Amino acid sequence: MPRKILVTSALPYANGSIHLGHLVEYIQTDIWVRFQKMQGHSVHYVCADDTHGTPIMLRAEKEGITPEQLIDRVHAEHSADFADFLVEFDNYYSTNSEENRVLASGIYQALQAAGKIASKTIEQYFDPVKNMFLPDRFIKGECPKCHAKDQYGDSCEVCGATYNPTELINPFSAVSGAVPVRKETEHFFFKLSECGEFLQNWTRSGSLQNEAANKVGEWFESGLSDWDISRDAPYFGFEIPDAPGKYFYVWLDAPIGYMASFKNLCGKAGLDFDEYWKQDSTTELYHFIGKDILYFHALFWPATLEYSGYRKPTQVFAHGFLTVNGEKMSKSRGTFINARSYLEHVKNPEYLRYYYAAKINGTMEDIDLNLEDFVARVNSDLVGKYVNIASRTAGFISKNFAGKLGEASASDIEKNSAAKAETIRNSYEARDFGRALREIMALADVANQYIADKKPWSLAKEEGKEEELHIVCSTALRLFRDLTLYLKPVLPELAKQVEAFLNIEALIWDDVNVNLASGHTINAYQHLLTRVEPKQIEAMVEANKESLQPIPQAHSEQRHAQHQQNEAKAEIVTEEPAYISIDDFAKVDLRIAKIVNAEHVEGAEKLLKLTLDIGEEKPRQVFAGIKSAYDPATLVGRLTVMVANLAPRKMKFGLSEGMVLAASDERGGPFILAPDAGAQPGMRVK
RNA sequence: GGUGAUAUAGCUCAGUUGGUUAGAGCGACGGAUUCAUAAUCCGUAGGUCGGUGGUUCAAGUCCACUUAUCACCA
Repeated sequence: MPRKILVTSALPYANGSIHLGHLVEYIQTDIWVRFQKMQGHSVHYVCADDTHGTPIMLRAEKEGITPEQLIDRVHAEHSADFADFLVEFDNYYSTNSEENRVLASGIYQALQAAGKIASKTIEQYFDPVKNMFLPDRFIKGECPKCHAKDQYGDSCEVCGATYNPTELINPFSAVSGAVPVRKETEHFFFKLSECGEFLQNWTRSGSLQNEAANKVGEWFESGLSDWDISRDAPYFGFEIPDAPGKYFYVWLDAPIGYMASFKNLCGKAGLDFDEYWKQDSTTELYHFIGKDILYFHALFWPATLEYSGYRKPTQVFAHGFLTVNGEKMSKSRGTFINARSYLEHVKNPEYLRYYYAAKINGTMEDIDLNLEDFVARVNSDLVGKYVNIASRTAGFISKNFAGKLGEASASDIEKNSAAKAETIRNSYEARDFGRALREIMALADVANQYIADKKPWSLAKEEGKEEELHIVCSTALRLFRDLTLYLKPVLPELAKQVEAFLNIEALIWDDVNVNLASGHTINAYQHLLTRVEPKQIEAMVEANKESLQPIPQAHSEQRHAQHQQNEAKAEIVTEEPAYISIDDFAKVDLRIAKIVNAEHVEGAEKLLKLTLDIGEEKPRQVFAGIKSAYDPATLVGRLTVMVANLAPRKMKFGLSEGMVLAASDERGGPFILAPDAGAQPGMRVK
């Protein structure tokens, strides 16, 4: 029975061009969707531009156009890029749509009715010149740690420190340059903290890859806080119902954009929206995402759906990042390559699709685009092995047999090829495209070996060998047909050309069971693929090199997400003077502690669990990162110094009720402190 | 600082629950072949499976420590 499947890729932000990193996801999803369609399932693949938020608003302003004009232009660019990479959406829509506004408002109201919306007054930096609240990324200043100038409000690009915007020295607005002021404002929160039980169950129900579930587990450990879902005007987005001047935070309506895009498709294609989104839907829903936005899709999104009365995703598939030549994409090295630039230089999108597919394995591991390997692999696999099979045998069929195929081979070679269909199918289904392609290329090797073994060029010269020649070449082409079928999700355009060459209907998966008939007429072979020249790659890299001052990269969505999530509980940090007073020091309660027990912590790489006696009724449990320097057995019985009034901290392995002091720097360490003889457990250090 | 991921031949990667001399493709080298836009076939070389220690009759595979890279958190 055909499955009913709805698939999404993450929505690209309408603020920039599609680059090779983005394409990993769209190509991965597209391959999977095409594969499922070839199986005969009913599959809908939807996506949209993510169009809201402060960056879009400001960018449009800078360009002197309206946000609507900006997102229209970007929508056209994105659509063209995807189409040219053969990413075939059933609908590519926009989050700035009426469907999305209605759905987002409805979901918000449902959450409100379910008691999941709270309002709190928070304090944020405010630009008094622009009259707007400033997201972290739009506040700049001096890094509190290394004092680098001109750093963003959430982290320092020079020393890597992360902090709150309130910690910046001499902060200024990146929008107007004005000194921001603190200002109170009311925000709405989605009470994620109340969704823990539901989410724990959901994330463990097989909806996530194991590694993703582990990651999410870490987030549970640190506790879920409520999610700030509102922003103040001016903001490009949807105004919240019954809350003038308050807008939905872009990440609230972005995933709802999946629904909106599908709703829009339903209108065009006569599909039943509710069948796919109602609470007890039996259809399948899959989201392909990058690991950077796992937080949204594994926590916020299912919770939002659950408490607003919709179905949850069947599975969320997270993939890793793209590196180029083993490193992060870099504008100065020319490896930050736009989709359009690739098309201009390399031209054929299927090379990239093939190379990505060869690397994609269904896990969250990063994948590397090694440009030299790219050239070698594409040329040898696709041109040298696969296409060559047709190229070296089709001529005989045309010349000697008027394009008509002969009888099937008496050997098992065709059967063996078809027998691999199930293995390959399973690999595709599991998104382990690399495995699928290894299997397929092994079959291409078999075909080439077969041809070398039968030597059709010799048969062609011998009297009375016509029939054998006919069988050999026909067999090779039947194998070629199978390979084309197996490769079709990855190479749809090439497959189309092959279908024309072989004079057959569009291939579907079940065709593996039906061989090309004896007597079937094929068309004359025309060259299908040219080799990639290393020069093309060099030119592309050269064209993408940016000698200008590198534009600071937007911080990862992950950090952004985490950070905004923390905003609600961010305490106001007071200015810290260079010296502390004796009173400040007195706040630290240092005590002589006797290590009564020390042991390894299962699962911890650097921690030891210490039991410390400081003269209290119950000894303290403290986790210390000193495993690398100390064997627990040698610690037991020793005296050391601990901070006794450090706020207890819940760690993955249990509660840590203080900390032991230890010295270290690049010369070595850690070295724990030890008092002179005579000190007793519990003595105060001052 | 914490957590996690990764580390296997020059390159890109497989190695299922620990089990015989560690595999593939590409590249290199040597042959063969000439149907194929120099593609193909056969063969050879190349690895202390990041390092150290341990468990085991047996470890790339399990454990501890350690190094490097990346990510997330603090």
